[in-house]
Amino acid sequence: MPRSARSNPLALAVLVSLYERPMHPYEVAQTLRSRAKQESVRLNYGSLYAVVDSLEKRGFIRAGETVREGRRPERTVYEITDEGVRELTDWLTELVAVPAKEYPHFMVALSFLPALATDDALEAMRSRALALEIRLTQLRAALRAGDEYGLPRLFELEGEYEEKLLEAELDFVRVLIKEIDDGSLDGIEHWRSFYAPASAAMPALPEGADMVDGVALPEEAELPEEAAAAEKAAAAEEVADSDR
Amino acid sequence: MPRSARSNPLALAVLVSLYERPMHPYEVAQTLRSRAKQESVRLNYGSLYAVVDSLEKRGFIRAGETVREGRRPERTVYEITDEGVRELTDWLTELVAVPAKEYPHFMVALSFLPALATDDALEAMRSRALALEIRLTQLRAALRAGDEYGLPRLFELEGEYEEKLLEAELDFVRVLIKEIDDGSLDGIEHWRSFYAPASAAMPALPEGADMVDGVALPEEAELPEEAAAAEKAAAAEEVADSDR
DNA sequence: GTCAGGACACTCTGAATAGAATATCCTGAC
DNA sequence: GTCAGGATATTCTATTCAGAGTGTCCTGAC
Repeated sequence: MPRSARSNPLALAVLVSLYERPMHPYEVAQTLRSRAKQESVRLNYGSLYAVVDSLEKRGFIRAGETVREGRRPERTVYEITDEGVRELTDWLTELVAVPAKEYPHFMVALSFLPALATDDALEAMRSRALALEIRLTQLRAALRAGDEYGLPRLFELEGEYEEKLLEAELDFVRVLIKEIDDGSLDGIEHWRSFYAPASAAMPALPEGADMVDGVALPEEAELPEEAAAAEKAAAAEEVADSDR
Repeated sequence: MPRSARSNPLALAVLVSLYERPMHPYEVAQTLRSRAKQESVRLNYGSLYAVVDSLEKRGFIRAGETVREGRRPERTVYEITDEGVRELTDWLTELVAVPAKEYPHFMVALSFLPALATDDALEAMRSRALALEIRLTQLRAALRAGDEYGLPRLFELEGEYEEKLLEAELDFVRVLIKEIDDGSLDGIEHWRSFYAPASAAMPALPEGADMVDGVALPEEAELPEEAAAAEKAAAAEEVADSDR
């Protein structure tokens, strides 16, 4: 089987749509849009047709009649096969049961935050907090609107999940802002000393610092400690991590 | 400028590394690994060299000497340029300030959850809860290990952020499990009636149901309501969404 | 009557991966 | 002494995918 299996969630969306009834690809897109699924699945036509082809090649869907109305481009109607139904069930079950490793953009940002000047970081964090508040307000409005029109919560689970994630992130950002602002963040003196003046070149690490190897460093060592400790932490993680 | 600008976070990681000191690509990878950055940035060699080439083409980094040691493959050492430093700062600031739209896998799963039989969904959710607990335990152990080796919290922000997200998700999943289990989830009768027997074909929507257009539906309408209400919710969202 | 603009239904293209493959060197086991 | 296996450092290749492009039809404005 091609390594591509189960990479693009759009393929799952297609399977679910065709599970409901046969459709042509463009119609699948319409349906997904009408149910606001483009909020949870990246949807664009370039990928849609590629994904449909791949599903067909793998035998999960089958092309039925191709209809031509007037002289518009032909529409090929697809239907799901029995293997397709099985794939759908398996994939969805796996998606629910097994948390996947993800790489949120903000995690990357946090991970390199000390490369920014403290003040710039603080300002950017404040922008983020504001943006998150706005997004939360919009999302809650949308959820309330859904309720009022009688949409059962069962069909708004994605939205509620996003709400919880946003709330958690907003809390985190607010605490972080406060800790940077009042200087209570552990390690901040470190940060200030390196980046306070301007964003001049960063001082190079002492030669060989990242090769430290179990050697106890003097207390209050400058930077090398970062590398060493991170190494240990990574090692500790690896031990616990052997399953996933 | 190529559309590729700022797509792959690995490029940011490379910039930050070279901001510290000039290195050859493989060394960048080592450094990132030694600091456990592969937890927050997807790192693999195929992408690394592509990203380095692209950064060079765009003038953000410059190839220095190429050293050959023994008869091992040549190593090309790169250094960051002034524009590179600017790009690094801008990109990182944007990453912090502007929350990006993301598509977590679990959100996809939730969004198609009703396509699974209720019992299967419940079982899968329980697996997930367990996996999340394990992951949380590991993560907390790693964070504690970092602390004990003297790594300031400033350098563990990614980890703390992940912890908060995991906690939020676990809460959400636990509540959901309970609500499915005791039948208190709004809309669950709906779900049961469609998928309870087996995973037979889903009944087709009444013809034209997804074209309803402002027409008030009879109270307690069967399925059409889903489509209609979702449409409204989507519309409401769009109004509020006009900026992003 | 025609013309603009949007919906319809795809198709094309080039950049961007991810995973595997390559080739050398080093280390320790037997 | 040699041979397996891991580290070093990079290149290759088949997909995948996002964005933009294409051509047709329909509707309403003037």
